[in-house]
Amino acid sequence: MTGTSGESSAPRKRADARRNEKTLLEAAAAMFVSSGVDVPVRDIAAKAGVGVGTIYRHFPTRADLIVAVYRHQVEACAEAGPVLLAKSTTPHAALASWINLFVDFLVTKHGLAEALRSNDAAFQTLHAYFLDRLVPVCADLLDAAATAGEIAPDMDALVLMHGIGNLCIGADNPRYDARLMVGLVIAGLRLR
Amino acid sequence: MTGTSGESSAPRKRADARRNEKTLLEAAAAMFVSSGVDVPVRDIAAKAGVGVGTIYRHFPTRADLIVAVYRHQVEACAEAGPVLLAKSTTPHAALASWINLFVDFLVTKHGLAEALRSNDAAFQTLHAYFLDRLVPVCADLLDAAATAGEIAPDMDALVLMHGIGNLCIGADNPRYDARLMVGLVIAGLRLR
DNA sequence: GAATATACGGAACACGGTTCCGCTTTGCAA
DNA sequence: TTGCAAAGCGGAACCGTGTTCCGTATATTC
Repeated sequence: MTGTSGESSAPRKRADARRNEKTLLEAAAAMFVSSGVDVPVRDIAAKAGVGVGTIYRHFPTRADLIVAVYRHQVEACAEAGPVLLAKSTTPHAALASWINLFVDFLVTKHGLAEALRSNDAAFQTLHAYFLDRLVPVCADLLDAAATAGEIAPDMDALVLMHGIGNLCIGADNPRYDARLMVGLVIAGLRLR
Repeated sequence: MTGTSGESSAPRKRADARRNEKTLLEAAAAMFVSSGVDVPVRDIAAKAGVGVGTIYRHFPTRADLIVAVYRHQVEACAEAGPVLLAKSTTPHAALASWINLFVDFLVTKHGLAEALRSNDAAFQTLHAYFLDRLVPVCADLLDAAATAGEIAPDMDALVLMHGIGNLCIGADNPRYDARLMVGLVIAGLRLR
């Protein structure tokens, strides 16, 4: 979308720039795991051995960096939608599996769900990317389940994804259980 | 709990201090409505016509101020639990009504749900107060519904409240619908 | 009316994101 | 190979926010 790592028509970046971008992605990924996605930018820069300015040149906002780090996993999740639909016994089962896939992804990334929800302008990109990529997939699953008469026909995919994301906030608190709550939502979706 | 406005055994504060506390609460309430609970402390101080130091003397953390402003409404919500249980046709209906009461409270306070969820140490007080006051009420409602065989007997009130709170985050986004999601949870709770 | 405890105001500090600009490195061309 | 413009880099500086601190002002007491 933003073409941060575009290799099609861009005038090709300088070698050191490409090297830095890679180093930065690796450092960010490592820091996200060890300290959550809200780790200070300065720390990522230090870990990568570059100045903060370099981060901002490659990734105009913190959200762009997060998107770049998790792009592969989001893609994988999006692509799993149709596959699950084909393989599952019922559309509702496929929907449930897919949502669980998404939840698994979210809860293992400390702070990602929070960041996703932040109304901070800087996270707009993050929000938009997740929604653009995943809402259509979810909508297809919902459609299939509705057509099969398993759920009500008027559930909005955006609302559902938004809510699921919300439920994953604070998932690292041992007294909370995001998966249980998501399970209730999935159950609540089903017509009785 | 903290006794911010305790009038029992404290040596009685100076008149100007009492006046300022009141002014501050009014200013904060007004600012929370117009700009959300995350309005800058300086703005509240300006609105009240006092220095920021004065805020911090009366309310050691931002969370204490929020608690003080909303204490009445939280109390009312807590007290509504037993009443609803007595008046409703079934415990599950009472639970549903009570949860909706809580959701109504939350979604009309811009940013309160977010603040509630912040893992920021300063909001610990806020989190603790809401949980201490409301989780027991919720637990009683869950118990009653479980006893009546309407829901599974192992639902944890803390998890449920936490999840409901999460679902209310971002409720002012017109494309989202917190009440709908909460409705799914309530439906999912019910045994079929 | 003076003494003293209490409270006040707001400058100063901590911290995190973001911007800016002088300096360095790269890549191309002569 | 060397020169030089463009691309990229580092990190100091800036901004907005929460929070602390302390010299000054005010209430209360005697």
